[in-house]
Amino acid sequence: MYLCALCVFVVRFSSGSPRQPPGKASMDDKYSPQQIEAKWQQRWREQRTYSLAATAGKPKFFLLEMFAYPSGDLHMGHVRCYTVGDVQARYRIMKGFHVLHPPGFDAFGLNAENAAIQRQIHPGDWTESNMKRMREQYERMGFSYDWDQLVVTSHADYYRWTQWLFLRFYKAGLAYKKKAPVNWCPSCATALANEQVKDGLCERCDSVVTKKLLDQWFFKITQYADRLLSNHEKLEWPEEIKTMQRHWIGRSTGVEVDFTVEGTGAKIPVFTTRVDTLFGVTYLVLAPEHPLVNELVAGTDREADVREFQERMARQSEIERTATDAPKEGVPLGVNAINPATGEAVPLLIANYVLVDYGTGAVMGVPAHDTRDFAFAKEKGLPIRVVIAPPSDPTATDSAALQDAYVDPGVQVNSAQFDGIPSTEAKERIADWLEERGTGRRQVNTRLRDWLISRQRYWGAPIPILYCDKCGEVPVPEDQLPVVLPSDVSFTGKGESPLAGSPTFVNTTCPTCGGPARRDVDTMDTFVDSSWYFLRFASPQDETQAWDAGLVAHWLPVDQYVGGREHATMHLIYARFVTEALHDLGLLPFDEPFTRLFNQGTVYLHGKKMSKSRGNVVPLDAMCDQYGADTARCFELFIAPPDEQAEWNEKGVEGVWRFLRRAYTYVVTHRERFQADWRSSLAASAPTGEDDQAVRRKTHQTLQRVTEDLERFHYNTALAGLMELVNELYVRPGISDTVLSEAAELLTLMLSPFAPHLGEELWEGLGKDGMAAFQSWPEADAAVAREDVVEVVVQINGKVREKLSVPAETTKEELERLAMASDKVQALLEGLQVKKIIVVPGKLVNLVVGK
RNA sequence: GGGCGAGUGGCGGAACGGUAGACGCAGCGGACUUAAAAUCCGCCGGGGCAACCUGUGAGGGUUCGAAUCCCUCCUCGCCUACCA
Repeated sequence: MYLCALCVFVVRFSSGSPRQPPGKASMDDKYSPQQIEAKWQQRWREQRTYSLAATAGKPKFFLLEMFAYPSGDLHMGHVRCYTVGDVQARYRIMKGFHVLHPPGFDAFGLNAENAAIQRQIHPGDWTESNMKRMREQYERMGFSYDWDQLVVTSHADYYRWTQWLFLRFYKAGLAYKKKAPVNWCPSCATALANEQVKDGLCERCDSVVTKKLLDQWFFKITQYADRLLSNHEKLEWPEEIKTMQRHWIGRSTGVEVDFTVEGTGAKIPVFTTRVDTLFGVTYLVLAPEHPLVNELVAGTDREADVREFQERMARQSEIERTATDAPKEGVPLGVNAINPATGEAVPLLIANYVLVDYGTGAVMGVPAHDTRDFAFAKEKGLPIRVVIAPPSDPTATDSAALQDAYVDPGVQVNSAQFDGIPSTEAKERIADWLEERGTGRRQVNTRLRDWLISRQRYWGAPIPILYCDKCGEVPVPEDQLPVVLPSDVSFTGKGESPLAGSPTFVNTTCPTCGGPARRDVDTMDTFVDSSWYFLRFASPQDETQAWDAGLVAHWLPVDQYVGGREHATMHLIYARFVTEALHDLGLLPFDEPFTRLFNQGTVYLHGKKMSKSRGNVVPLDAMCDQYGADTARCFELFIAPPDEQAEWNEKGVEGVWRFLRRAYTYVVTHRERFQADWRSSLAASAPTGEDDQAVRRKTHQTLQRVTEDLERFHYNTALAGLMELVNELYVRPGISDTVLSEAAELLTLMLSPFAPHLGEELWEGLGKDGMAAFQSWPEADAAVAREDVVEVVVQINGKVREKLSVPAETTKEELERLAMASDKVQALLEGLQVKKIIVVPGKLVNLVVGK
């Protein structure tokens, strides 16, 4: 399908006879983007046009797009983010800012390692060649990057500072180690990332993936939960993203209640947000991995059953076990727990639905007032006790009558001294009572867990920790960084962490005692690399420090960040946490990295997300070959608002292509009429001809509209406006040279951020000096843009019945008079009474009528 | 199961509570051409000869006025997974 369009176009393109107008060898009347774009790209490269220094001496503007994973060949779905960002960067330059718009690569990660395993090449080589390829493609698209500002996370001069950051967190107590389960493929004998587990099976060998407990490093992000929430206030971000983060952090307030084990008196703290239901607890459930479980069943006749259940759970993947539709399973421990409120003994069980790492890993079972507990109790034949009656029947206590759990607020029943109290109030009273007696305390819990950063992989930043028999866990001294990735590693996809197979890496000396030591063989999650890369752009080549404090203070925070919504709860939370923590460590003067955020939408083709693995892509090179980068850029921006998903329709490309060609042809064929001094001519005498006035009005209206649209990222309507202006120029052949000159110059400047090659070509064609890209963004003349005659509609009860053509400044009173004076209106009002008249000057008159 | 978005002509979309369908694609008509392509100009939601009627996923509501705001439901997309 796509290839057909290609063939048609190639045929069409080559069939035209290339003609050169005599004496004008520098500029062809025929729009040939390939030629124009190659010319300007070469010039930009040679002259280092977009170097950071080019706009120095002006107020700063840091525009950053979420950096790319170096996957190789790009398609149009990849570059939407960069196109959106580039237009904004170019607009900001023209608005008079010193713009930092740097390229970067998030170059560590699993794909490189997989490629290494499949093709037996080094992940670094694979990554480097992809980055080279992508740089060529970014240049082909005409992106205004300063490549001297490039940051690559896999280079030792970058990851050295990732390791430094780890050490700072370690020393501050923000990095700690504990045992945690990883996905483990017993056949490959390797740890797997969640995305390598498909339906509970290893994606490579289809073995059943199990859990294995390993020593892992964590960052204490939970310590920043409240800050992550409260700082939202100062971020100019889409509310949608803030909301998603709020839910992800999942702050909930409740009470931790101390249950005890019958007989031994051992404490089992239980977190609940519904302490008002405490009197209705009929059983208690622990996570299968709860530390108390083994102890409780050791030597009892329940031990075998419980062990069997635990092992079965361990074999299940997290997805499987926590799928909502998975059957609720559980086994009794044969031990009771004492409810501190009632003194009553209730059975203890373990069940699949209780998570060891949320709350306390123990949940009280209140079947009468929790849907999930209700289902579980029915299934297991556990008792149900009503403790909250609906307000409509405040003494109802019959549990047999319950069809389902009653989860709404109501009135306490069966709750001793709290009977008769509204449940919302009882929540507080019971919490107070527990706190007084020392058997419970108010508590805040978050859904957010600490960030597990250890990865059992090769292609990442090694964790700068070593283990000495004498000194134990020792951080690598900062002056010994980087801990460099070894090259003597084979990529088999089997065995523990790949680094463990490199003796030269593993074996080292302890910096404290000089004795033998072993390095940590894990690398850091790539999200650590991307949680501080924006800071590196302030001083990307600094070899002495992670960043230059003065330059970071100057450039950051990022003024405008551009990227996809899919990062709402991962990257955008991690980067905020790291920035907040660095601020608290005294290393940054600000505590939020991204002041403004814009989320571009995903590109779809044939109803599916454009992606290489699905095979539905429009390759960037093919687009540039056929239509040129300017058409590719403009079409990508024209098909939909940039923040919404966009369906790529190959036919529509033609329309954008025609528009750019019409703009080119118009300016080029009229360039002899161009007057460089049109401004003074206009100042001397304002044109009076109808075409002149119409074109001037349209030009300034377009400028107003395009400016506004650029400010709010409405690029699709900005381009529609430019199309209208070009259309207007074609149907107004009678304009004067002065008006034509103004229109041609302003059109060229307005086109420039969207179609930068065309912009420069026309700018040069008009005989102007310098680059279009560095001209000041023009100011619209509101007086010229104003319409002097407007159409005002007359509505009767909201229905349009008449249209009036009136001067724009016509007053309310006059509009009302004109509306009533219309014969048509009068006829329609026959026998009716006007009860109310609403007048919106310049827009409408609405007559509210009745009998 | 939860969260976040989105539903407008044949299609992509436009419309910061005020003439629904800008702009573009496709389609139709015309000019140019021996002819076709390209180009340029015009028409283009549905019904009706017309006046007019009707129309923004469905149903209610608020308002002088709703695609837009509120409630209920349906469909699709993305993110997430039993959070006590």
